[in-house]
Amino acid sequence: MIGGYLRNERYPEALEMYEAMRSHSLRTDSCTCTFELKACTSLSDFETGMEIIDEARRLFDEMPPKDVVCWNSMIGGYVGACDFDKAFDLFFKMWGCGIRPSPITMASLIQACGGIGNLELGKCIHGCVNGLGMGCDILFNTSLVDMYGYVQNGLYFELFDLFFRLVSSGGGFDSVTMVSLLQGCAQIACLFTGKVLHGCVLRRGLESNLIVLTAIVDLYVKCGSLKLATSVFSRMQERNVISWTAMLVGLAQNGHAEDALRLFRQMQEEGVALNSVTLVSLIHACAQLGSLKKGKSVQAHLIRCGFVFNAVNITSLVDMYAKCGKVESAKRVFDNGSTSKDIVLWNSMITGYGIHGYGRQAVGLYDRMIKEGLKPNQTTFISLLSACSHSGRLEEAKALIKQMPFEPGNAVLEALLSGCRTHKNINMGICTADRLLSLDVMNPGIYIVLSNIYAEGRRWNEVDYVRGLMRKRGLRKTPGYSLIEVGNQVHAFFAGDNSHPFWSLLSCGDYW
DNA sequence: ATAGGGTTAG
Repeated sequence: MIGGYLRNERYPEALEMYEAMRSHSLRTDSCTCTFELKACTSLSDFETGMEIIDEARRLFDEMPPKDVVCWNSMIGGYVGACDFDKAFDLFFKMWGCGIRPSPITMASLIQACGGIGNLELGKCIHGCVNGLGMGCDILFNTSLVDMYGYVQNGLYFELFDLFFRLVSSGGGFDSVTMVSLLQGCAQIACLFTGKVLHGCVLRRGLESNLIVLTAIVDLYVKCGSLKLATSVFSRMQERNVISWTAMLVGLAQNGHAEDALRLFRQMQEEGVALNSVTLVSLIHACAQLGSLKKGKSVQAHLIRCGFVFNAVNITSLVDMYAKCGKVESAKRVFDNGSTSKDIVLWNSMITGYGIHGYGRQAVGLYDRMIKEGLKPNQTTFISLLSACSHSGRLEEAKALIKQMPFEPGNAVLEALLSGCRTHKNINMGICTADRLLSLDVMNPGIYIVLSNIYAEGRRWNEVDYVRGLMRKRGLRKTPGYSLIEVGNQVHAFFAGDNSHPFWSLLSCGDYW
């Protein structure tokens, strides 16, 4: 019964049942306790989880004849609670008792290796498993795939190599293995490997699995191949919020925000309810389009539906209002959620102040943030610096960089550099550009700003020199543009491009 | 009876 509740993710009921069982003085075994542990960890009730695992261990020690399932439950319990040392201790004890481990035992250990990030140990265990003759076990191999996925840091090659060796030696995989692989492939955005994996899905007959297909859509999106993503998505027999959202994000993030909004309407017509992730990507699409109207209408729609806003949603709204030029509205939205200790939310408001040059307010919010015990990160400083450099507080900016608890990254220095340009501080500008070029020699933006700084100081020889460097290194300037909403349309104005029909209106003064 | 999965802001 308890197991049934767990399978249906009804954790509170499972816990209640467990309590009832104990109050009737029924004997609970280590498996029941592990069930309970699972319920606790799923409920993020960490303390109860720890109590229960200790209790599980006590019962486990009292049980005289223990089969492999009991050992696995207990080891798995420890791994689930991130108590990896105890998991390994118990494994050695089990070995000492002469119990032959099963693939599940080994899978739990591999999971533990991923958890502590010890790949070498993982490889050791992989070797043992081959020795035990379980090298082709689907269950075990899935955990391996997971471990290589977990450890990340450029181990994708090993991961795919492992997988393809597995397939060619006749070893199996299932939908869960495949989803892990697709995810790993999406992270490195390797279209070629993606297509091969897609082929494996078809050959394996997994092409009607909703989760696998959603992962494929996301993979093609991350590889920038909207054509393939769309073709998979449009052929899906079954779709849910997550698959719709994956496609929507794909459109929005590849510069097709209008299409994303169109897809959203289609989703509503088909009666699929949106969730908070859908919302964030929608608002993001509106912000990209610079369309305040669409953003506001999405917000209004949600308020009507009684949608509960969380820190992430509020962040996206703050971001959208700020990008559309409405700092006051951004602040109002922010105030509604400012009891949250979410650093990203606070950063978004500081960024909002920054892009509009409200240096004083940005610094004020930063002070308040420190007072409330929040820890600033790189993004915080980037936003602060851009706020300071827009409003002429260069020395303050420089002091901020000095007191940063970490080395300034490219973005921090870029913000300072653009401030130097705005305020014509040639010497600080040259120093900053030098430092930046030593970090990122192929960034055209740095050369552009540096040559502008020289030009403003009328140092033409240096201007020529910098431009020559750019040419020699094959770097080109990327055009800047801004978005303006007029009526129901958003127009893009590129720097140095006066061809847009609205320029004539601008110069006639009809519109503004 | 014991493991594992897909989408989001800066």
